[in-house]
Amino acid sequence: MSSYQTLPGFRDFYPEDLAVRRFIFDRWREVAGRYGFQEYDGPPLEPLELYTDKSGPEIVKQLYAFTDKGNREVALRPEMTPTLARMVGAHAGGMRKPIRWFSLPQLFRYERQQRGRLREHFQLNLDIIGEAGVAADAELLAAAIDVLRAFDLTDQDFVARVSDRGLLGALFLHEGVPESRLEVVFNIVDKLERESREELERRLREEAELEPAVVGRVLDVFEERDWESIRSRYAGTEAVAPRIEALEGLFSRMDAMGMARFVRFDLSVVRGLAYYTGIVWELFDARGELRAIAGGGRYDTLLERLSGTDLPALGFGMGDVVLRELLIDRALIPEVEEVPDYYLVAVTPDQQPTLLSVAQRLRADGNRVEYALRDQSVGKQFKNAAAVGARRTLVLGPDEVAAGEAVVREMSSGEESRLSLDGLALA
RNA sequence: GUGGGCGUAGCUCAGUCGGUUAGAGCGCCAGGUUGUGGCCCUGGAGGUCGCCGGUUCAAUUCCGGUCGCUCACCCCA
Repeated sequence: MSSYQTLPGFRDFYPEDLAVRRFIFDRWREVAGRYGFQEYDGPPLEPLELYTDKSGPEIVKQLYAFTDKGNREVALRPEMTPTLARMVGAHAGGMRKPIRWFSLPQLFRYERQQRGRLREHFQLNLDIIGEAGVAADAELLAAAIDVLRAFDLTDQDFVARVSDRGLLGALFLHEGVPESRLEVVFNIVDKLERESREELERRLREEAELEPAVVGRVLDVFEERDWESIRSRYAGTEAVAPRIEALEGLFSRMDAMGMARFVRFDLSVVRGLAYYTGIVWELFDARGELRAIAGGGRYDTLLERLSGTDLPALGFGMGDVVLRELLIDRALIPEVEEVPDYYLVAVTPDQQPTLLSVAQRLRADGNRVEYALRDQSVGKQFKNAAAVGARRTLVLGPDEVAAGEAVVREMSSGEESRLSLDGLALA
């Protein structure tokens, strides 16, 4: 056992692991491309202020941060959105809107690892910038759903829980929450599933400093929170109606795209990050065994705050760790075929020059070719060929070479035939 | 940062009520097989029993600490 191990929460990718990673990346890129997104990237190391300044206090606590040799406070990027905001902000004037960009950054976070959550992961990020209408929200959510469908996951496997901070905010204001307390109240009701009603009431009273009557009304909002109830209760309320209309627009678009069955309205989805402003959603596995597979939403004010460029924006992130667990759990990761097309066998060392020449010609033609790197018995070479899963062996012995031929053996059937070495490049 | 569980071969795990050279299966290497693979047989390599300390004549075993893994909390990409 080596005395060197990976740092806690970091992963080695052995070939079979990297094959899975590539499988995931390939599909991510494929779906992003189908939706017209262009790939970009930024530096993995950023100035600390990029995260401490504006992202909300939650994210700054667990950064991989240090001082570099130039005495700069830096951090390994924990998320991509600030980098994206900077990049777009710097060139926004010259870019046609809406901007559709995606990225596959490796992100870092200094915290104790647990299931589905390491100190490092790769995350698909899709963002649309410069479009305020709900059509963009529908497009983004559809892309996220199609990403999972590209892995052969179905509505039996996952569901999108959709909410709207705008709606929730309007409801809270309607029920008497002061505007200055909204953010605090969001953070408290985000725990709706995990904390007792008594605890929530206490926090709403003490941390959000709400009147007792308002506390009750805030929690009552969640009593009947299915879409029909919310709509019938508040559609006539002036301050709330526009948000209801927006969500209605999202749902009807999802329906028109044939994705209604993946979408569930759920008012309790708030998202922890402070910068979300509108429709927010999370993708969960249908069995509820894993943490969220993906999450995203609107952050219409972030670009203005980070880059000074006032553009509406929305995006989502999907990590590779939870997705990988889900795919393994559902047996949806295919065996990757990285086997040689040819394994070349030299009967005696005399055939080595011919073998090398043949190998190079086959390789030049795009074939995957291997052969033993030391002199071995024919039996041994065949063992190797079988062990690496070669489709065919090509046997070069004194007789064959003298005749300018080779014996080709199909490893699955054992069928053999002779082949002219001259014609090899055509094989 | 807090709490629970677990650390024996590359992997999955036995085992040791404290006692001499710590085992199995799989995998790996070699041979049986110097012109043909998968099966089979034989042999081999590979372990400071996570690390440090304590108790003891003796610790892989008991105790403490520590590190790591893991699950949950906190928090959330």
